[in-house]
Amino acid sequence: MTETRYGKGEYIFREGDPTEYFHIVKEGSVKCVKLSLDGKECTLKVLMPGDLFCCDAATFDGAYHPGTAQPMGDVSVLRMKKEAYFKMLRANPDAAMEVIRYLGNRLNEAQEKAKVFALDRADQRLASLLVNLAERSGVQESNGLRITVRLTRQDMANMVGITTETAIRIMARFKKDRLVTGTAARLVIRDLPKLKLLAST
Amino acid sequence: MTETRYGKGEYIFREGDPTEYFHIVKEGSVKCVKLSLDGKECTLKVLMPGDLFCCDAATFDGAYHPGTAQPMGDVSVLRMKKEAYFKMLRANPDAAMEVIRYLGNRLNEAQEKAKVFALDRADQRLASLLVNLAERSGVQESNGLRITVRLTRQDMANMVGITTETAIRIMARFKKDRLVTGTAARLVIRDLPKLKLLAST
DNA sequence: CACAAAACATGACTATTGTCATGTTTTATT
DNA sequence: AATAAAACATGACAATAGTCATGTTTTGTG
Repeated sequence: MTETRYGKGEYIFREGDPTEYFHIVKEGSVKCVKLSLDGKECTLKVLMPGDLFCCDAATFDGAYHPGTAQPMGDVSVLRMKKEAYFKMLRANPDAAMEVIRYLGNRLNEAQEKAKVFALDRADQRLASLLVNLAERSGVQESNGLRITVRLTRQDMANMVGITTETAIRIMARFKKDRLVTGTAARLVIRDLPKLKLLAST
Repeated sequence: MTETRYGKGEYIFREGDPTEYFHIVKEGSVKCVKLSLDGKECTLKVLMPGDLFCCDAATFDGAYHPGTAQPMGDVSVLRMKKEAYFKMLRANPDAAMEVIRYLGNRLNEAQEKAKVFALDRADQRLASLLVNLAERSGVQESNGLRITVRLTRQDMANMVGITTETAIRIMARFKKDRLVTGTAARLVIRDLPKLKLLAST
């Protein structure tokens, strides 16, 4: 298990690269993205410390990465040769069962997301995203939950399949309604219950 | 491993049921659906013989089913108590690795679908669906590939997150353009290459 | 600090898809 | 074969989100 550091603008791996290593996030956040033919970006998931890179599940089944893993700021990643990792899993039923549980969980998550994409409006999708982020990476502050991951309106748009402009407009409305404050560097959720309500209406 | 048969109108399990069993499809097709609060349906996946029910991955991680499993026509399903299955996986590294591979594959599939939902128009999503179905369940016939699963326009709509009316309109256009023919009981893909092109444009 | 680049913002207009209403055709069941 | 139910179809209109253009503010960097 070796540790590698990556900075802004670098890639951990890119769509189409062979799946040589198994990865785990140690520090920082990593985003998994796919690109469409005309260059539009779709962010599948933001990985945080402890997450396996199975958002890019190709490591488990597939010779090539189906998406790109991109650091968000400075990150530190642990990695291990795929073969060694598989050998370890074979020898260690507890670890294998843990991976099965983890993958099951991630699959459920992906399908819940598919449901949101299929049925919800742009504002609801954005609200769902904010709720998720708040629960995964929010720290309590005087005026609400601050999101520790730096996310621009553009990033949010890519995560829920809308355009940057709509993300901006909806965030402006959320701000007016006192549900959130701030922008990328300092985004604060002020009314989590109302956002939850909106997400599930 | 016991075999159970289900017919139209029955449920194999429903959203919220405890996850007692691990399931595999033996014969027929099963659809995994989630419902929104206002009753709209979202079909996550159509399972075919050999598929594990990990579209409903709760069996692997979670005490309750996050979706409903519904037979499409007559089906036969194999099942095993969850505990026994987990015990078997622990004792059998090959089986465990196989499940890991399968889950990884399904996760990739789910994320590819998320990308399609995020970036593509209704007609492209429908085209993607038809391509997938053709490749998974199509049988060659004189005039094209026949889809062996019975799918109404409504079913298709639920699978790609559009309304029944738009599904009907788009299918009418596809028919006019000689990409497909027929309806639910006898749906034939006449021009797979063109559908593929449309799906990825 | 100055300056460039990125992020945020807003308006006008368009495209896409949903909604609702109504009617026809197909399929299944007695 | 008759009949009910489901599926398919279509029009008119509304709502939602995308596109493009342009301008302001914030952030990062030499």
